[in-house]
Amino acid sequence: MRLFAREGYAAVSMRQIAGEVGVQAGALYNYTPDKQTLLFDLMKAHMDDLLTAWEAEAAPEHPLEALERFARFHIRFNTERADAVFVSYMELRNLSPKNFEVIEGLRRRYEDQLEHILRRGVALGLFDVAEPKITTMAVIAMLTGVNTWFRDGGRLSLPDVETIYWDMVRRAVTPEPAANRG
Amino acid sequence: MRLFAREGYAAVSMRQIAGEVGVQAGALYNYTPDKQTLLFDLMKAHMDDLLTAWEAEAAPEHPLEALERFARFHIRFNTERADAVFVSYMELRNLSPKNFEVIEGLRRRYEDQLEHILRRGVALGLFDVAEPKITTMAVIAMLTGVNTWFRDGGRLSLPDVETIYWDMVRRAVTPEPAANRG
DNA sequence: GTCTATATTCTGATAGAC
DNA sequence: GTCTATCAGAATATAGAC
Repeated sequence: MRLFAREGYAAVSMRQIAGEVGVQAGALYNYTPDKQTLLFDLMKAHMDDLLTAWEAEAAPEHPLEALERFARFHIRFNTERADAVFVSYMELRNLSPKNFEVIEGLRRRYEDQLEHILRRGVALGLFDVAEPKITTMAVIAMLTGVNTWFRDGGRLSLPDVETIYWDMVRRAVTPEPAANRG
Repeated sequence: MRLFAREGYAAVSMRQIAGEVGVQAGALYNYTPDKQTLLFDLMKAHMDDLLTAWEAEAAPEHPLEALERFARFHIRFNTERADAVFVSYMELRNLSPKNFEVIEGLRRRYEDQLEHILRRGVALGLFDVAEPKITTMAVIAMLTGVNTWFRDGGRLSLPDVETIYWDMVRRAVTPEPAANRG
């Protein structure tokens, strides 16, 4: 995964992968029928991890609390697996149509978790979101973007960053109170 | 650019590129010294276009109006050049260190445009943004994310989409008025 | 389950005719 | 400025010994 992330699927040879894990190239074919399947297996395992980890979060009932849990979870999970996130987004085009459908389906299932939270919040009058699907995409894109700049040991800790992003997400989806006239 | 976006820089051969433009592979070397330089030139031209186009927008003085202009511009410009945006983000690792610095510098110059708007808004009390640099990254990631799902001819027009995203951006950066006490 | 050796194809780049 | 031909090396994948 690290090699694919840093050099790209097409640019990494089976010899490089073999060298990284300490065998000769031929031995890899005891573990994967071909390079494409190896890529798919890595991506599938990542998406399975993501969904399993979110289920384990046991999000609160209350949509506002659930949304905060989701935002913090997403940032934390994705920054811990930057290589896998990058590969799973960028190498989609190297999957066969059938494998692509599998990964896309898992990604959509994950997005549905957030969309569901937003829709419940709208139903309860807690959120002001006209297009839940679009807001879902917007929030996920924003949160995933942390990966492009966050590095451990910087000025802000990861919990600090989570709080900053959660604040933006909350304000973007909650109703604007009327201006105080008093 | 289209080939690089769809198959990845490493996966595209000079013969493919030649075929696409209707010459033989050898003829390409009359236009570029090598494949790497071709990638760099495409990315550089894209970043130059981006900065030139934003300058041409002549953003309003008022930070709130400038921010709206930026949000709509960014969505419009990037959806019109999805291939270039994808390549310019994803193939950074295939640039030599020197070329990487050039592209990174241009990207930072573009981000500075947004950061400057945010800081002016904060100074005037129009925005509530504790970390302008982080908010810059968050807003750009969110807006660029439109590329992953927007397709012409769908239910929503591009101006519709711009308005939805601008609304989220505005709420994320403007102060929350105190709740109306009646 | 790993090794060495290899078949086959493709790669970026160059040389030189026209 | 484009072509054909080619160099030298690297690619995925397989075969068969151990």
